[in-house]
Parts: sequence; structure tokens; C-alpha cells
Amino acid sequence: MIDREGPTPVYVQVADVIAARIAEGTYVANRPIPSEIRLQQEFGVARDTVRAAVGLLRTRGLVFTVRGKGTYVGAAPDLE
Amino acid sequence: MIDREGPTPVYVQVADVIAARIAEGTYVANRPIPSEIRLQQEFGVARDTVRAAVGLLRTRGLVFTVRGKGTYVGAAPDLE
DNA sequence: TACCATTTGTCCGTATGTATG
DNA sequence: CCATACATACGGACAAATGGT
Repeated sequence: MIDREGPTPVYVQVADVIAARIAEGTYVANRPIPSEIRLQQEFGVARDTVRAAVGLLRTRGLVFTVRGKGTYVGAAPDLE
Repeated sequence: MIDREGPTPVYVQVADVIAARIAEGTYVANRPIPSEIRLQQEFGVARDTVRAAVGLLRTRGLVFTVRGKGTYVGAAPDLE
């Protein structure tokens, strides 16, 4: 699932997979995606890499993160 | 008790000590092992490290964890 | 009901060391 | 040298479940 030989960085590949799951509806709006630990276990990558991937998605506005809770699909709510 | 110089990661050493205590009967089946805070105090390690150690034991099926309660010796009950 | 202590779950930031391209 | 990636380890903050007062 992850190609370590190709030119695309692993963290970008992980981000792409998660983005695809969001697009498919595997990960649903306002629902959390798996935790960093789960993701690094599933993809077999380091924490560094998972965090870089999630950071990318956050930059793209695909997810937002709430400290102590998790990372959610969608745009960050103004407040609550 | 913990060797930070050797090749064995600290979290593996902690896991080994806990596993030994289970084998010895110091920690008893269906009874909780000390909390993460207690363990990090005893071993002088970070919570991160304790959680990695407990995670190992969980993978080995030696313990199971219930959020808000603790980590218990034995196999996880199906339901209750 | 409300509050509180304990415990685990999750994320954040940092740091060190190794290795590859 | 630098970016990427892995592994380990530290410390902190906040969230949520549990159980008791």
C-alpha cells in the first residue's frame, strides 16, 4: 500500500490514502479518523510520518484536530 | 533496574519486568496492575514509555485495558 | 443532581540517534 | 548538507470513562 521506492514521500502517500477514504466516505464528516497510534500501526510507519501526513491534510482543510480528542473529518468549527 | 546504556529499549525492559511479575503471581489474573502513573514513578520513565510497555503486553495477550479503570492481568472478557 | 479523584486515550512539542538518498 | 524516515524517550495538556461522595 505504501511504496518506499518511488519518488513520492511516504507521508504524502499516507495523506493521500486518508484523503481517499474521506472522499469515499470511509471516514465521515465530524467523526474522528483513527488515532496516530492506530495509523502508524496500520501503515507501518513512524509517528513522525503520520503526523506529517495529518499535517498535510490539515493544511488542505480536509481535517481538523482537537487536542486531547482526535483528528476529525471536515472544517474546524468556529467554536462550541 | 532499568539499563539505559544497553541495546534493549527501556519500554521492552519495563514490559519484561511486568511480565515477570505476572508469571510470579505478583500481579494476579483479573486484578489491575499499577496505574501508568505508578509505573512511571516506580521505573523512573515517561508515561510514553509505560504505555509502550503495556501496549507490548496487550499485544502478547498478557493484559487487557479498560479506560477509566485500569489495565488487568489476563485476557479481555468478551463483554459484560 | 453535581462534584471530584483516578485512570486511560489522544494530541502537542521536543530531543537524540540511526540510516538512506 | 539536507530531507525523509524510523525508533526511542521525555514532558505536558486536555478529553473522556469510571466510580465514589
